[in-house]
Amino acid sequence: MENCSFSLDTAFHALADSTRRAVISRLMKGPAPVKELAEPFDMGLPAFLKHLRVLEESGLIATEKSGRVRTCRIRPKHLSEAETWLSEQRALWQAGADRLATYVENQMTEDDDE
Amino acid sequence: MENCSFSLDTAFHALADSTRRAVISRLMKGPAPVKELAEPFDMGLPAFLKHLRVLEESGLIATEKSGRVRTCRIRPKHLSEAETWLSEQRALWQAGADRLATYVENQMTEDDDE
DNA sequence: CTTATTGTTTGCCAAGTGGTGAACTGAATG
DNA sequence: CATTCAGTTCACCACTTGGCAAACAATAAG
Repeated sequence: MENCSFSLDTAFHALADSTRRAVISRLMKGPAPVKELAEPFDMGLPAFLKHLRVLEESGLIATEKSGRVRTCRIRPKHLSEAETWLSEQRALWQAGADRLATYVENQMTEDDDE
Repeated sequence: MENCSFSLDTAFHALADSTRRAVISRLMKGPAPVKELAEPFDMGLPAFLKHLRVLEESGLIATEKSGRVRTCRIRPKHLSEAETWLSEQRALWQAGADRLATYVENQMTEDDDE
């Protein structure tokens, strides 16, 4: 069970940073070593490794070291769990929208203006 | 334009807390005043108001005060923007999955075990 | 007017985050 | 063996977060 350490808290926290989201986007195109991942960013290796650690502990990525290079890859299953929470909430809202159609429509047009 | 202060950073950060996610869930069922929202949680009003402020600054909710009660409501459009980012990433991954079908399938089964 | 209700502000604190530079480990490479 | 290369660890720092208690509005109810 300690392997199943996935939580929405850590997943959303991991996504709440543009550096980490960029790493996710990059890894979507395929695995990569740490140095290649770190190159686009204007920060030292220690700082970047902290971001990688946050991503790994959130379960969104996995890493494996072979020789002197650590290769990182995405874990799409855990990313989709965060997506699932959001879409469930939207479904909940849509259910309520049927009940309160008129009211909610007013809120939405108000949102358009803001 | 200063009203259009939506960013994925603040949105995901707002979602990275179970109290705030519970508030979102509650508001999906309809607007509510602060006191009713705060009741389920074991924390003082000041602490809870900080959570509300995070949610409001993230654009996920809006609040309005009339008389002595502040009413909170959801802003579904901004919630769906976070969902959009996630589903776009998944789409990106699926595009790559076609190219690297065999490799990625190995990673997925490995994910099943972990 | 008096009092209870509903926020709101202020000051404070412990813990966490995001970065730095410097020193170090361990695997290639010449 | 000596050197570079990729990553890691460590100590440190400024800043933010998430909670508290207490004092302070401002409105509603009696």
